[in-house]
Amino acid sequence: MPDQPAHPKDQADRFARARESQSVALLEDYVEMIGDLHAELGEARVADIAERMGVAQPTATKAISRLKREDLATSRPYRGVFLTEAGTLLADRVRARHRTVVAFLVAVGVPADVAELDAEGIEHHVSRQTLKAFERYLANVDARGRRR
Amino acid sequence: MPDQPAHPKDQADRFARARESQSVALLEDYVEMIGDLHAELGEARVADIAERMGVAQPTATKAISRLKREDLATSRPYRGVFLTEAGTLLADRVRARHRTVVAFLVAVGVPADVAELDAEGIEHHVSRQTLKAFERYLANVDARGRRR
DNA sequence: GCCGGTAAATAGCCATAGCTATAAATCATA
DNA sequence: TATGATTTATAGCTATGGCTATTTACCGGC
Repeated sequence: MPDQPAHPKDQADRFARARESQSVALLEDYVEMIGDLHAELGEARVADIAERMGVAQPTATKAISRLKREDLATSRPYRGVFLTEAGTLLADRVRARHRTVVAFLVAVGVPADVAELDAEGIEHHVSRQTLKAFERYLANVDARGRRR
Repeated sequence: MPDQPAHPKDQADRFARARESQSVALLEDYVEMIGDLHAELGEARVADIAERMGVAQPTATKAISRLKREDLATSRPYRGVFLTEAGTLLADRVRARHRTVVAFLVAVGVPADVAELDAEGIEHHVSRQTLKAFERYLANVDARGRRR
């Protein structure tokens, strides 16, 4: 048994933290998606958001309400959804993190398609510090040409 | 732009998959916790489970109902919670995966305490294939003595 | 300018995961 | 053995995140 006397309180905090990340995850996904749609299509319509997220249209509408409540997005009915400044910042951050996580997984030997799949879930739980470690790792790998 | 024409359907599937993992995550955490408590204390009482999970006691009771429904656990009121065979297998698998994820994160330069925190969320999204990649990585690191 | 079709919003349902407050069951002990 | 303390279960609330069915609003073409 290497570790874990596991002070119950600490462990409880860990779980609480994981639950917390979880609650932010969907917001992040939607915000990133809206950013992508604007980049690709020039606008983000509710129907497109729903399709890409793989949910029914009212589900997307409801999620967008939450984004608005959190000041991440605005929308003009029948005119699409728009990110606020905060939303744009978040989207950029999330997109960058996603790319880093995928690249990192690939760099340590995960097949690209699997990396893409797993990253979708993993990324939301990657802290700033862990992300930094991934970036450092990638920088090293790049410096040495290839894996080695 | 390296990747992502992102066929909407594929992407939708990715999100669906991430949501799915999410729904299994809590079951995994509870099952592992019950296993730990049996190992440490010889029994798993609802109150202890609740404390360690950082939730109120009725929340734990409700989760345990779900475990029973899924044939992962049984319980005799006021006598504790017990894992079924399936539950025990799951617990072992989850515990092993958790250890691997933490060890891997540490090996790529994540501080131990952060690794422990992040692993709690990450582990549930690590597929069999990604786990294999982590194990391979760890085997390599071990073989070469240290990082290098 | 009306009218049909599409897009979005609304209504109303389900399950999960949390909570507090309360009831019931068990245990320990006087 | 009865009683008080502890432990578990239950009731009933909130919010999230799904869904289908329906209504409402908009837009384009005739």
